[in-house]
Amino acid sequence: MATRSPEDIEAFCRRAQDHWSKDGRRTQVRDILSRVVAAQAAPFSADELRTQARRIDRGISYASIYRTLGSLVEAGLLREIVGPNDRRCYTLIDSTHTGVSHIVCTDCEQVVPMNDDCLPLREGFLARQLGFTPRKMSLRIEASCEELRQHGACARRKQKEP
Amino acid sequence: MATRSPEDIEAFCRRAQDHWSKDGRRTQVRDILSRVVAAQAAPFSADELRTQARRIDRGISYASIYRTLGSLVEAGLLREIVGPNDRRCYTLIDSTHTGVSHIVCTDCEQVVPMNDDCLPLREGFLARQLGFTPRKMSLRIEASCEELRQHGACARRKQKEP
DNA sequence: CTAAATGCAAACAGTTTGCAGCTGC
DNA sequence: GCAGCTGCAAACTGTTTGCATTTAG
Repeated sequence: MATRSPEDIEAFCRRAQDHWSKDGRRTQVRDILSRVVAAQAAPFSADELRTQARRIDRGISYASIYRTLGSLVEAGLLREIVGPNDRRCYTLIDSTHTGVSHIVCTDCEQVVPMNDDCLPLREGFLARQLGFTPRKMSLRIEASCEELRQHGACARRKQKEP
Repeated sequence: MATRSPEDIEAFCRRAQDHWSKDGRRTQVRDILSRVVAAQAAPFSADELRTQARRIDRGISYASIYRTLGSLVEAGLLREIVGPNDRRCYTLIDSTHTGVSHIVCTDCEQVVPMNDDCLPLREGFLARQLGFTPRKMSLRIEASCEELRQHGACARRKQKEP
């Protein structure tokens, strides 16, 4: 699985910490969550974040997970999307990924972000013509895996963490 | 509020009944639900459907609502979308409306379908390039209402049913 | 010192399900 | 008659909340 570069992780972490320094407080829990979130190479669920964060601090609760995720979404650092089985997932909003589109594979339960920079422009324009000011945008493509269909297996299938 | 033409309602009803004649059974409950669904001028929630259906038959249950909605979605007669406050809504798939995009207004809690026929083509093509076969597609634009901002009121605000 | 953040457990909302009885064919 | 549908109530899942306690600044 692809990993994020140390620089990207570092940069994202700092953005999150900045956000909290301004708007609230920098705490241990938030620092841990920043680090874990910043390192995610793929879209992740609240549950996955909790599991990974608990490897660092066993006591981190769902309450903090959800409150933190909400805060990062509001701050524009994360995008909330609808993943496999209609479960919520989160993707980083980053220099390396700004797209609003993603593919949800029903075969391998994987979420694959897409880049399509002109989509928001085009659709945003249409929305404005209808008298709206667009705030968030998200294109979800539910799809099946061609690789799986042809070869009976798919390299993208997400592994369960040990 | 706009209403659907009797012909459109009739046509949609028949499609639903056809579906059930082939794949299952035509029942009283399903006929009522077909009629109510077919008449919806705007995207609707499971709850709204239930309320309206209960005006015809007081006994209709959530179980039937959800099972019926699921069946209609699977049959390609309805599209499931994420509406205001992340609640699920349903829109008809019809000769009068085939688009995959919709605006969710955070001010008036209204869902406005958009037509953008080339979006599925364009994005479907991109998805295929990545090795996926697209099955469903849905663009959600969360937006605020310009009319409300400027005039302090919005004609689109959904009225509570009596 | 004080306001903000946390963990816990309980509450919550929307949806799904198991089962006994009813209904269409 | 019998498979398939229905309503009911209970179960379920992911998320939110109230509150007593801890912690950052």
